Amino acid sequence: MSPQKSIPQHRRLYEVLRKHISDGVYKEGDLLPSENELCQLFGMTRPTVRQSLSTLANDGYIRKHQGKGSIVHHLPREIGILSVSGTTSAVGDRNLKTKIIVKPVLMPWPRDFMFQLSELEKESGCIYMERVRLLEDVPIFYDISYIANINLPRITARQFENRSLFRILREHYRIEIKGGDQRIKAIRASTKISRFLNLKKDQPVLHLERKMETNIPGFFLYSSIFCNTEKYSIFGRF
Amino acid sequence: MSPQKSIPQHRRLYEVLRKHISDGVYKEGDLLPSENELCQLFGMTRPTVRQSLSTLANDGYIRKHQGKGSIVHHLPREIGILSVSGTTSAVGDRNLKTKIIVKPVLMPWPRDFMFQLSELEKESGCIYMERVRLLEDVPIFYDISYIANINLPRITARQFENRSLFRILREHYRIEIKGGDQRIKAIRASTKISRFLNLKKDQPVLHLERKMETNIPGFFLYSSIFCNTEKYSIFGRF
DNA sequence: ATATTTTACTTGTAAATACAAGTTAAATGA
DNA sequence: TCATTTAACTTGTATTTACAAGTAAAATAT
Repeated sequence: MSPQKSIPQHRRLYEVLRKHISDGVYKEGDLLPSENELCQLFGMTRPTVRQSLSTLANDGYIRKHQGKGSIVHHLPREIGILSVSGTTSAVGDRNLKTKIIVKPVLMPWPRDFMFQLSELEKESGCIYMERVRLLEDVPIFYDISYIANINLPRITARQFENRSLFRILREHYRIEIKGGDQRIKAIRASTKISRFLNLKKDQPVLHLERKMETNIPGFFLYSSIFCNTEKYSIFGRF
Repeated sequence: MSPQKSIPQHRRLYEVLRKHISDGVYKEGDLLPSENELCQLFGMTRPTVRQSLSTLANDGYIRKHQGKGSIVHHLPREIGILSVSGTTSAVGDRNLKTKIIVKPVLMPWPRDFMFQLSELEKESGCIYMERVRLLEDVPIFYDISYIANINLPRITARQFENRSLFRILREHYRIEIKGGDQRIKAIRASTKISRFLNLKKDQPVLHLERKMETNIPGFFLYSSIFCNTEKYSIFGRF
């Protein structure tokens, strides 16, 4: 078995263009090279190039216009797999910190869990952790994660301080997030939540419940996220 | 010019499958016919069929699995272009009502509008309307819409009571929503909002600010939506 | 009986080709 | 000069062909 799975061509081009947009090589409003130009530049055929562009359009990086070309769309800043938009324009990566509240521990699932669990998940128990994410030293997210304890040796021992949970899962376990469902509510901050998010009690807080699907069938990630949306909003595309 | 624009084949198949899933012909967890079977059934080639399935997967109706097939994903109920999930399973279309608070009127844009406007939009003014949407006679959404007044003759005179705003735009003006951006916040209900949503003042309310893109370049729809998420959640896919 | 291999499916990737339809700017006409 | 037409782009749709890779069940060997 090859150590590095071969990457499809359309994926390769996707990553290149994605990076160029992120890095500002192509700025908002810019026209990307035409499909035929990309074919020449990268030695691919048009269907392959079109697949890359289609994925980019889907992910919101570009908008395609028949007869015109592919135009770079504005790019939101992302925290984890959430995007935020705030009043201050400088939401750079530098200003983002993660604080571990509860280190990953193995425990049984909570009774009345927010999503329905399979029998296999129930039996296995879950890895539980709590984190707070700060933007410019202001706590924005209080994130409670639940991961089914299926084939994840030594995960509780790993360091989560500076790495993204998803990067660890990808790099060490080859687990990729493919999509998911979420429920969004506005609630009052409980005493616990208000403490972590540095808010007064009963202030309105955004509550997200997420079930994330992975490339492994039957293996899901769950999180319950509380957001302080006083200064920043959750940003999304549809 | 033809009165009915010709519909691409991949779109036709998309609509058929989408309807079958919505109608329960294919239920959650079911395997869709294989790509080759669909080719035969609908007289298309595989790339065409694949484009339909790809769009369905993107919209969250199915999940594709290499070697297995396309599996029907569970389907949230939709209100307008938002999805809700509640404690009661029966969120049928019958239980959904729309109440007009302010009939469409032409007026200038509010100062400090939530999104940045182009010069053309500013000059044209906007069509303003307010609606409340009720689910099982409980007010769930208080929706304030802004539409740039560009080439929309007689729109203020039309009936919005029982029709979707988007259906009117599609059928009478050939305007389709292609996507958009949104910001989500949790706020306290103001007096006005609490009245329309039948809540106590200062209760937490979900606030969505949306900018919707259409098939017409430079023409956007805006809405500011306040949601009572006590009983129902906003449901989304990513 | 059990474990392994094979086989027949499924979707994924990729090429080469053709024409349709929308956009823009240059060429042409009055 | 100005309006119109044309031409040269762009992306959209669709066919055909070929093989790779993942899945599951049937066939085979132990």
